[in-house]
Amino acid sequence: MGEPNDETIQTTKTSLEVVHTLQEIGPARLSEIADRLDMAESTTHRHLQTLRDLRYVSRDGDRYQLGLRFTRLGRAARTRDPAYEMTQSHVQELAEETGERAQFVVEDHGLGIYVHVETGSRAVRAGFGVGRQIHLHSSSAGKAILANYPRERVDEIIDRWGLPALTDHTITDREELYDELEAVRERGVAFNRKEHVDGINGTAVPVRRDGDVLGALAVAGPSHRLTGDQFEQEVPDMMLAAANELELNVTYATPESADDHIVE
Amino acid sequence: MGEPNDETIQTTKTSLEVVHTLQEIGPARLSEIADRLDMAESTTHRHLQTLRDLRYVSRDGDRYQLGLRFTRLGRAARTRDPAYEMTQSHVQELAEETGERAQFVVEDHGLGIYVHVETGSRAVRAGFGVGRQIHLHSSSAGKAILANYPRERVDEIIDRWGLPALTDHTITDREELYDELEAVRERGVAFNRKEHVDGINGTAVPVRRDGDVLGALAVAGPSHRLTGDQFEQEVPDMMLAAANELELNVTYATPESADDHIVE
DNA sequence: TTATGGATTCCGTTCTGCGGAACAACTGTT
DNA sequence: AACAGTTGTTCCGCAGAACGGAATCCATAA
Repeated sequence: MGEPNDETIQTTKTSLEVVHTLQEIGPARLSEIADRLDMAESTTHRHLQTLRDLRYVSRDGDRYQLGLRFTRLGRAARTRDPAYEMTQSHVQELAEETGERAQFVVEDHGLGIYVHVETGSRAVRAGFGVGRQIHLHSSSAGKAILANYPRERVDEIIDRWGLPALTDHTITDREELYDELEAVRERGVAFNRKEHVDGINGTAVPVRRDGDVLGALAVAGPSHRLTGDQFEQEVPDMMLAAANELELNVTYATPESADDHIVE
Repeated sequence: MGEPNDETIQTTKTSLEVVHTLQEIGPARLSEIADRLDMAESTTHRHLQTLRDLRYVSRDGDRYQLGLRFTRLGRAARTRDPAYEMTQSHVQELAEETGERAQFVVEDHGLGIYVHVETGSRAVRAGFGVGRQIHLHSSSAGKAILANYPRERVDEIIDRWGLPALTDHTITDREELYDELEAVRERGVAFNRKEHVDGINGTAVPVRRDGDVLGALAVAGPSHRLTGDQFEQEVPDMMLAAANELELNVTYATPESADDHIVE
């Protein structure tokens, strides 16, 4: 199945399709999964057995569900770079200082992923938790990151993910985005004015290590609170200070890896 | 490869072997991974391409590493049951009240997995983070869970994972463990006296929903602090109160699932 | 009991994932 | 500059493995 030169394994993809199905619909029965993926039940069964054998799927009565082993892998991914962990305290501080939601976002495969999320006292509870994947063009963090990438890489990402309009304010034009990124580069700070979610503004600054961008610190909150001078000066200043300190930590860090391998 | 009636898929296992390798040794080059798994480079390459295509692996220069997409799956697993999320605040409270490390542990495939971990003010920093997998026989949480399982299930778990001695105090005898579990059942509280890690004690209580065990709340700390009456009365009482409240929440919960599906 | 819906096992065929070898892209060396 | 040397990528023929369909098993219900 597939083009002549498909250097990729179908079976693995299928297995992960099964995992994705479980992720999307939660605990499900075999036939439900088979239906959804349009696969023979015998095949689905085999995939589920395999995943179960590996502890990536478990059963709850007659339902299959995600295995908790993924938690371990998720943490491993989130700590794959020791620098990520150093950002946590800064995110926490930003959340406290601003009272809003603060995040640390990293780019992977052209998407932004929330590696740390902390909510300040006034922050709205929302489902934007750790692991969430977002488009880069519509978020402050994403723009802070893209602004530090060479044009060609930005193009690759746009080609892959497009510029979908998430709200009426989302930038959907390539040229317009280039201009915006240019502005971010000059300012050193990226803004998001209801471009990602209606009624939510955001500010972000890049975090650099050696030459290149490690990720971005971001603060987000209701547009009626994050506005005016506070939005354009005070919060950005806090964030620049945080990013600065962070960059020092990260660049001259003692990479003391406190790994733990017990039962795998 | 494999027994005559092996109802499981080799290719998928191999792909996940690659993932595990990355998890263990961090960013690595192709040849390193191929060597370690004793696979042809072409094969390894194909697996890595596939995983990369799925965003479960990414490259950092000439190294391969875990993709951040696992973070999302990890979170999905950790929140697969809405009840897990309700435990978080209780874990937090226990950590604050006791000053020690508090956890919520769930059994999956015969192992205990830390679903929530919070550290109190006095708690020792250690690498026992979320996602950590532990043997059930040597931890307070594990014993609290096993005590509520039928004998045959306990046997299955022992058969699969054995009773390895993690310290000099670990229970390694099957009969002795049965007795201990009996005591836990009567008391309603499980103790761990340096059985898992030298110098660390723990207390745990089961959390039930309807008939069966959802998981266990546990508190752990240095054995010189967690001792005497405080260890055997005060902390257990706090935990029983917490578990009780929790069980009410969990049993009569409003399962308002605030899921988010954006870019997958 | 039979019927029904689902999960599991069996089996023959096909196709796909496999390793080896050839090729390409770098790096540093003489 | 030509060169080994090293690592990553692509090609290719074949063995073996994953596939779907059918048969079987296992509940629960009628």
